[in-house]
Amino acid sequence: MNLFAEIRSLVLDSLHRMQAQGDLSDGLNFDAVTVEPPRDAAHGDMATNAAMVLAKPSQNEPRDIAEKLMTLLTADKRVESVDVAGPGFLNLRLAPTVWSDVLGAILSDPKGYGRVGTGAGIKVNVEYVSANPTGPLHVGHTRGAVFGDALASLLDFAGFDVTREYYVNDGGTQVDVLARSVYLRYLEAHGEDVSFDDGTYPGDYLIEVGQALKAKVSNAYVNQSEQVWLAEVREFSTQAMMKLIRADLLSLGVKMDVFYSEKSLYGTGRIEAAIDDLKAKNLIYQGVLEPPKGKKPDDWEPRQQTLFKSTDYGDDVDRPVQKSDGSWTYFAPDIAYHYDKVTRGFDQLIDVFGADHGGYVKRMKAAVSALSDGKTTLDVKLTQLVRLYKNGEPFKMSKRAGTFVTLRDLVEQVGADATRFVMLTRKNDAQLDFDFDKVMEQTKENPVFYVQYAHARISSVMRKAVAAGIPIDDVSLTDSDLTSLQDTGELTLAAKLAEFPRLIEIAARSNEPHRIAFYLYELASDFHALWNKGNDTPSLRFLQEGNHATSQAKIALIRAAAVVISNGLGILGVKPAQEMR
RNA sequence: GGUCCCGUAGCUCAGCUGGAUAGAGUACUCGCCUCCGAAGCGAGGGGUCACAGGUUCAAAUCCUGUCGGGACCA
Repeated sequence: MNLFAEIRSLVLDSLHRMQAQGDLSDGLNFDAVTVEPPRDAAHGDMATNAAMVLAKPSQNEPRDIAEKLMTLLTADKRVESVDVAGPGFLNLRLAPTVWSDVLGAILSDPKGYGRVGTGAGIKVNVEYVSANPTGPLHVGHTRGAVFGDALASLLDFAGFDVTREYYVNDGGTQVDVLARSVYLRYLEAHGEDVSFDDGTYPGDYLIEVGQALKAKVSNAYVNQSEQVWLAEVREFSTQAMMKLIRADLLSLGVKMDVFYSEKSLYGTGRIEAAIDDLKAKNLIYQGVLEPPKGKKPDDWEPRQQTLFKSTDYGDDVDRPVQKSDGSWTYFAPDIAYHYDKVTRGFDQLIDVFGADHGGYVKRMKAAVSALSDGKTTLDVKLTQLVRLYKNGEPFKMSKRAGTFVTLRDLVEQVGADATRFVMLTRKNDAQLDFDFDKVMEQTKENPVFYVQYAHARISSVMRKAVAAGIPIDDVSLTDSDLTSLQDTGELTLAAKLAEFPRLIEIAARSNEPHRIAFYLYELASDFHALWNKGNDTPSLRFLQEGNHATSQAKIALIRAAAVVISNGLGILGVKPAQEMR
């Protein structure tokens, strides 16, 4: 049940009836008509702007439309009263039975409440993390992982057919560096002294990989040239790194559907096929780029290259796909990879990148647009930096000093749930302060705790209800007299629960899972307020001694709140708490 | 030089495909435990929504420009 969608339908039906009666001109576009919660609860339960947005196109006065629309809306049994306010808003107050219906809908299908159909039949691919397979995931990757995963869950919840995908950059020079680094550890395992001064990776995590290599091939690669071992060691090392990365992701609760190998694009004709597609569209040509203005690199020289005419699709300059020596640029496999996604039949692509990749957005969008003839959309979500703090002091990271904070460090120190929730308390494109101590703090300043605490309190009441012999299964609760819930605190909470499906629509439309986190905080706040109201007003406590019927109605309300918290947390990948310790 | 993101209360940030008197946390002042978990709740003060134009019945929100911060630029 999506209350806002239902009331909007009611408004639209009423407008159509006005047209049928000749009270409103035909051929109007109702897309701009909204039904939303009013800013001030004193204005009622819902507000619509219908009269205002239709005044001009129908050449009527807003108040005239409002008066007629009001009459029709008032006739519906769900509407208790309507009044015209301000410049032409219609404020609706809903009948008490509406709130009972909302609670009934939640309890009759707890897992399904909030699922909406906006994504029905739409295939979407969410690509995220896609870190180079050269080491463990660090803090920046963690944010991308959490954001991408929550976004994928959100879209799934909104009815999309979602594929979670990781692009493995196993084809570039960085995996050669990895292989050489592992080779050094391999020599070390054979007792040789080694140094990593030549730009190879010094991290300890490669020690065991070198030992494993020794265990596998014994001394076969010792004193051998790269030609002998490079390809094999590269393969061995990237597999070891991907195993490590998968384990890191799993510790955060992230499971990919597809790991797509960059290497699989080389020597298989796939890059050529993608470039040929662009060629067939006359978007590939030989040319020489102008030097970048204002920042001329010292070693710049005019070069003949193979270019993609991305400026036809909104990019600033055309981009090289093949160098003068015939080798592909890094952009070419990216094109081929996205071409593959397009041909796999996705309607929408989403790439989650770190903010330092902002410069690639236009060219990738241009490529997808060209390859799909504009049929597939690409939305690129950039995640901004994470700044680490400890006790309010900036926590400096340095690879050299070995104070390099990994995803694993975060999960081990503060837990997957807290890590995930906090990472979602900022918009993806805003910088995020992550304080190790605040994340663990058990006060309302910490949103993770605050939301969990609300759920734990509800669980506590439910346990006490069971002890008191009150039936609290969902069927019994649904059958209780829900119209006995009349206090403003109770109705405020119910109204907040009714907003959940609408919130899912909005969050999914804008690809912004952080909205869920903020909503849950507000919901928890409404719940805590009601709880405390019971301290002053005993009749508002959830457990009414000797009165099972009233208790059940109140428990139905908070059980419904627990359901929504649980569903919301589920999208964020966080487990609700039954109790706090 | 160019592109993208950001600029909202002292501080950290929300703000709905444009909507009514711009919100929350924090900090400060005051109040609330005989009572379902006070790890909480309530009340109060605090704003030129960076600035200037424009579009609109209506702009923090959309458009243009300026200033300031960040990221990126074969």
